[in-house]
Amino acid sequence: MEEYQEHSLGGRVFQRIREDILNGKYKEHDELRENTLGKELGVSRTPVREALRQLELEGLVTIIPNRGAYVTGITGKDIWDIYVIRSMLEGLCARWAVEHITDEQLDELEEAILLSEFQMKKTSGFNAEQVTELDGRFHSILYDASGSRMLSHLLKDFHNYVKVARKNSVVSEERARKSIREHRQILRAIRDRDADMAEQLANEHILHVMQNLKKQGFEAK
Amino acid sequence: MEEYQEHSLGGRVFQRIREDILNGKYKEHDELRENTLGKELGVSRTPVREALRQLELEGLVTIIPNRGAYVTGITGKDIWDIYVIRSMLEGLCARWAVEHITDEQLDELEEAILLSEFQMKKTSGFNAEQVTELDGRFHSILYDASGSRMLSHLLKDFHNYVKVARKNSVVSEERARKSIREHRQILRAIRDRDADMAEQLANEHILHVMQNLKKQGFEAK
DNA sequence: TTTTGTATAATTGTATACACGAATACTCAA
DNA sequence: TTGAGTATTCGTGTATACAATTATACAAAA
Repeated sequence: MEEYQEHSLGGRVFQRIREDILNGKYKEHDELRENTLGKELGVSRTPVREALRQLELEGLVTIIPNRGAYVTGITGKDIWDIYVIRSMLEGLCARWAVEHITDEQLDELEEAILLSEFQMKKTSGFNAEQVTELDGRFHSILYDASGSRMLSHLLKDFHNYVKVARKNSVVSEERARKSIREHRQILRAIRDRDADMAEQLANEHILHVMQNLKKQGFEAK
Repeated sequence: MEEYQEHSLGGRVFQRIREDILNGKYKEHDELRENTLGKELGVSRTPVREALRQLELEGLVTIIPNRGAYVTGITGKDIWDIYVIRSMLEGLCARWAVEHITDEQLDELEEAILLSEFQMKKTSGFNAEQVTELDGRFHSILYDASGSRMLSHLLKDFHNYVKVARKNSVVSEERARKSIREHRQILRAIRDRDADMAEQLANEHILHVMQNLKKQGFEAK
């Protein structure tokens, strides 16, 4: 899936429109005309069409035959729902990781945490972007470690979806520290092969992220 | 999403190839050439391309740029994993339905159950296809009743995914009866606004489906 | 025999052309 | 002015044409 996106034009158009929807450039019920989009991006209708069809599958666009494509939009409630779903599935993921994780992946998780902790220790102040990237890496490794193609695929999709909400939420130093501590606890539980604990911790980890979002005034309605 | 699939050619090609992959006509690592597929289906490359790009997003096809599209395939483990995930999310769905369901949807659920029960009472033997369709309808209504676009979308996708596994599994009369009883219990819990009970019952309902699959020799490895 | 280079064929990627359907604007009668 | 009916316009749906890339076949050199 990733392969195709990288070099091909159609793939880039897809990602671009997707970003523009998630960022709010195109708002709900906006009509997405193939010609217009193509001219804006300097490509023909063909790759645009492919992108729109894919976006429909993702639920970001609604296509009415012979009529047009319209932005479905993504509400605060949608994002909130995804977090709830994610909290359950991240728990499941951690549980499965206990059984399937490799030594190499354990090392990778350790490394991600160490790098995060290093960032937070910097006296010059931590690099928020870097910390966010490392957070993403930690979770991504965990997804792969679940040994389930389906679950991994799903969680990565979600992660992409809420990327924008995350970008908008300021990473408070306090939350960042707590988050890393929680990562470490999860890793510990997985090392100890304690499935129940791993599940519970991963579950709560997402719930804490949600609490933080709410504290920052995120609208879940 | 459904709208587009119904009338357009590209949508039908998408569903057709999807079916063929899930049914095993195209096996893992098979190359899907746009021209060949187009000729087989009597259409040009354009709708085939759109379909392949969509299938990639679903994880059924892997596209390597400038090389081709290959069937990713779906293993027994994939299906099993989906059932596990589904069991959690169906629980969540039932929980949310308790809060969001409308009177009309309650009636629709009741109707689906009544029709199922009617099928099972027929002395001439029940129509398995009909019962399966009604089962699907029951769940679909419940998905909508969750009030969550995201969850509903997700569960419908899953339902499609495992459709084939279900088709292959014989619907034993015993299991069918139990299944309908479980549906009725779920509906009862939702009517009673008992979220915990609804969640637990919906959860277990899927677990029972899984047990039945296993009993029929389904390979989850 | 193996390897490497090159020409050729096959396949994908993108753009364009044409067909079809839907929406809009217009005409003309009441 | 209003309304029905028709013409025109606009956008999508599909097919085809062309460009770019990759795979294949074959020949020449090591």
